[in-house]
Amino acid sequence: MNAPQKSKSRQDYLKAILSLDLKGVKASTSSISEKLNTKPASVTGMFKVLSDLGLIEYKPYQGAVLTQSGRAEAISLMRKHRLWETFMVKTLGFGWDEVHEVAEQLEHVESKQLVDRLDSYMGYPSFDPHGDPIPDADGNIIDRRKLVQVHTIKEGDVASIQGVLGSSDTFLKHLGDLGIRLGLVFKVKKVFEFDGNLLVEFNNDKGEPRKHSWSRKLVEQLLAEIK
Amino acid sequence: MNAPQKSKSRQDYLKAILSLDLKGVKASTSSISEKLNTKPASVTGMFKVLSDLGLIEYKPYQGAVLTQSGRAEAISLMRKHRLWETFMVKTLGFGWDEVHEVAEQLEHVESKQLVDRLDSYMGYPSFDPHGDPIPDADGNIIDRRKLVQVHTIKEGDVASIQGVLGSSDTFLKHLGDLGIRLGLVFKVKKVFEFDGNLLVEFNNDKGEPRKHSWSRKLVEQLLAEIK
DNA sequence: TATAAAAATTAGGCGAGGCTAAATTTGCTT
DNA sequence: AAGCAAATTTAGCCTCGCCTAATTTTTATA
Repeated sequence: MNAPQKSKSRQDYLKAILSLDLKGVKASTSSISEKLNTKPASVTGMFKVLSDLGLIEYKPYQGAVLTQSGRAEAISLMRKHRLWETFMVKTLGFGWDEVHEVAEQLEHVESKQLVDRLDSYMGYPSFDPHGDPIPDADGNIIDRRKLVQVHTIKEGDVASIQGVLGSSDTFLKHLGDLGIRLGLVFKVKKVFEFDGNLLVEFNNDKGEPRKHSWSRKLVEQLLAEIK
Repeated sequence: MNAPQKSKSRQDYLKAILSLDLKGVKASTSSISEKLNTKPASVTGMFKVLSDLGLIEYKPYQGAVLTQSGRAEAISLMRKHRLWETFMVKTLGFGWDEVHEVAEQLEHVESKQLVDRLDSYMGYPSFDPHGDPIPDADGNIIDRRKLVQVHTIKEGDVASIQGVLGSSDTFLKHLGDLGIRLGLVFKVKKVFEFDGNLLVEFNNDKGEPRKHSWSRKLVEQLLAEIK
């Protein structure tokens, strides 16, 4: 029938293109090759295939842009990825630094029914364990939050952690070590001009207020909503 | 690293070999090719690969037998398959005729942790929705039931359905239509010599006893435990 | 605006895992 | 025991996605 369709490889390309697209960037051969750990020549080859399948617009030397159907498929993959991550963390008790790789595999399982039921079983969560919005079954991404990178927050402001930009295990593990988790409410006590570090205050597990220093490099990767 | 290892294809072969092995049959080229919808020539090729990887014993014209490590991997796949099926039916509410294909995909997800947690989340079920035993995390298959095919049951005996031999969707759907499900307790009222049909009695959903006729073809595929 | 550097594409191959057709081995039947 | 049919293997080819090397196009800089 319509056999020559989804393949793990093709799907990985679509996802990579979407992730740039969401940043408003057109996907270049090299940027995709970097994301997927392949060589640029391979990307050119796959761009042609995806273009022939009507999943992307591609003109040589011009990068790739998702078509309607390419975008729909990529969003469906993103939905599956985020739902599986949520399932592993919320239902099965994994840490948020342990789930990315496995979700990467699970998202390739073909069964709309399965993810839809998983979604329903978990009560239709809006955000995944990293604070990223979960597209609904129709592919709509709803996110009314106004998030800012934490290094842009002014002294005296109170905010809550709502997401992270990095997704490496080491980064996530580091956050765990510092007691930083989704929803954490904190106050910026001082911004140091010298190195961009932030002095922040938040309650520890026992509810006692404690001061901490967050590095510039760290806060650039943290997203928060100002109260 | 240990790169040239698991691949969906190789795993499918191991599983197919195990399923014959469990019936005490040595896997022949043609029997495997039939199970996997490939050609015998392809099976010969893969047998060589699996043999080189130490997953099977293979001598030309002699069929394949799993080695220790091949068997361990196949059992791990079977465990994953059955746990995922159980999860879909018990936790997500799918019908037992809807889960095979998807489990076929899920079983290839590499994460021992994931299936072990799933197992624990469901309370370590012993049998899957088709009545097949679920291997434990160490690969032990424990099944103390003494199951018989229903057509061997004598008139007057009471038994309970504990498993099915077929796994096609149409077969399972048919069982659903007849009100046959795992655990169903029934009594054999009469065995007709002429065509091998069975007249059986069991309670319907309202607890009222009802008589039904089961065809020979049907009861050959049903496994039960005599009370 | 000429030119060098960077980015992308083309050309030619490779390995995995299929397939077909032809050759070989096994095993049944007489 | 011979011979034939069925099963299996071998040989050679194909597609998918990847790779390297060589070439072409774009871009940035002098």
